[in-house]
Amino acid sequence: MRWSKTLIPTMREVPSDAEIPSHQLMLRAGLVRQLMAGAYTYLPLGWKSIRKVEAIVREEMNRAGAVELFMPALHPIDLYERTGRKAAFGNVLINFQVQRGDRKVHLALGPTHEEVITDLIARHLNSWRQLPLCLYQIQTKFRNEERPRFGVLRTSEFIMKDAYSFSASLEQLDAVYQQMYHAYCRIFSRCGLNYLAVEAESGPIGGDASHEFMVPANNGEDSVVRSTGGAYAANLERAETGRQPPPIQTSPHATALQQVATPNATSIEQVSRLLKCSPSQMLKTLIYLADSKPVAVLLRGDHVANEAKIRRALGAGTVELADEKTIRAVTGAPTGFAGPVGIQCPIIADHDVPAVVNAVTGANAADMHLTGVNVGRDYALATTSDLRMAVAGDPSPRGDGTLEVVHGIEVGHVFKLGTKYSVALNAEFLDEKEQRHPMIMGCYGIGVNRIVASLAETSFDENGLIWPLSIAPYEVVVIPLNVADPQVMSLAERFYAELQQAGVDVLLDDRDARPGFKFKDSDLIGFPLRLVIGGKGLQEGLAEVKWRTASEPEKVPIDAAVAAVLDRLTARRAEEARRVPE
RNA sequence: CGGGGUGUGGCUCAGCUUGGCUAGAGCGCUUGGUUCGGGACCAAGAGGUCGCAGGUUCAAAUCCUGUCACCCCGACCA
Repeated sequence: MRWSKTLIPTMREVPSDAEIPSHQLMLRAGLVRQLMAGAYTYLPLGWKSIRKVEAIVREEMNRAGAVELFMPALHPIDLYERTGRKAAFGNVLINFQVQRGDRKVHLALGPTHEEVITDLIARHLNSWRQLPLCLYQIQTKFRNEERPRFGVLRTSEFIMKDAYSFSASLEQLDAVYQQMYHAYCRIFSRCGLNYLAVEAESGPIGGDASHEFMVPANNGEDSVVRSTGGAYAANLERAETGRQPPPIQTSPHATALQQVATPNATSIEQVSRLLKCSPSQMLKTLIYLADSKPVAVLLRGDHVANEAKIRRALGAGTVELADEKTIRAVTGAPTGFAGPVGIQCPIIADHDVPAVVNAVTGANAADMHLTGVNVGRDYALATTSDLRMAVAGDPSPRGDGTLEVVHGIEVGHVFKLGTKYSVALNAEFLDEKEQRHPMIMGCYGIGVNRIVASLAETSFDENGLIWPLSIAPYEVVVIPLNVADPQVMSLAERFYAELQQAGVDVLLDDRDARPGFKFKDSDLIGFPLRLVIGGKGLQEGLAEVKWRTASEPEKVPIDAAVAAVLDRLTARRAEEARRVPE
């Protein structure tokens, strides 16, 4: 492509609407333009990158045995009513009615395609002999984001690769899941992303049933923990801590139990300020309803409850914070003054609770707290559990060092769905014994444009973007320093043609602009390799080859220039390929 | 949906508090010339109903009311 024949609107100044690096750089480099909040146009350069990512995704999905198809973005609303997801999605589901003759048709723009594909499979597949099957598509999804943000990272319309597997057994599901997991690792590696596969909430099937692929980035919306040894990574909701149950015994330093007045001080923060103690010296007492029965959950004052852990520890189906009435019934006080001493319901406690000596807690009386509260003497615990969100510094559950918390951008998610949709939409098969079963499903998503955005978010320097060869908008830019010089230009044209013939994705900067201007643009966009022709070099019979990240160009003889470029590309491609797991 | 902020040529912004004359600057764009290895210089130009609507006033970018859009923080995110 010739620069003069395409559209690459670069900007020197930073648009005032863009705050995070990927947004600023993608705008400045001419990759995207905003149409409205949450909807972006991919300009020719941005689209080229997207297409390259798509090609990698297709190769790897096909390699893993998935088959591509293409489903509509327009869905009939009743599919979502049948699975209960019209209500579950709520406002996120973009839906509307259109007039067709004398009737109205209620449609939705697909936020994902579980319903559509399950309905399809329900109609066309019914024998165990046809399973397992894994289908995928690359398609635009629509979700009405309450608050679109972070440029192209969180939009109401986005490109997603979504795959769905249908299996006759859990073993079959496990096998497909592993194949997809592995394909994802290859995809993200090939795209040059630094990523983390983290354990995520497992949902209906339980166990090791869900992983998110996260790109660590300061502006990532999700928090994930990872162990310093690298053996453990999980999202924050899921993350276990490697803490051991402490001994439960009254400290020899226990002081007298005292009741103190704390009028209107109901929060940890208010009480700690009033009594001049740190939150970690306090015990937080949360009253939950576990399957409708009240339970007091004790945490150290500075910790945050993890409801999934609480639910699991109690073996409960549902867990929710109790209402005011329940709280009065078990504590005898309004919300904000609950404590373990004398409370009228069962108590469970986090591992860190017994270690708080002379704790400050609610007194189970209005406007009153207790100080000098100690386990064993003032309240009893049989055991402790892991009930809170992990924090930095917790021991790794794998025993390899401690946990750290990092932000991440979710670029992929693999998930064992189970039979939720196959049951709701009658996707059943007949086994060898003529028994009818719902198919066991898995779903596997990749945010295609998030791959490009997270690369931009994490790979740049003060001059602009830095791409891997694999998904750079162009691999090579050829820059003639002076387009008015026939000798320079004819050489540039020759290189351009020869590189194209060699299969290189090359852009010829044929603009009549000053060299510095072209160099700045080239660095901003971040073409991996630059070939410069003209000036003093040309008089000496030399051209210049420079990697985007190199500080100085290499001079090569004119006649060897194309070969030099090809050699470097070959070497770099091999280097990138080496980072991809087999 | 709660809180905060911003809307002035394509981009970045000044002007608004304290109403007043023809609405400015830099960058970009057009034309001509000089230049030509890291976002050149000179000259001449084009381009703005100051987000929109209403109101106050002799007079509104500026004050008031409403409205729309965008950005940020939070809530939400199969």
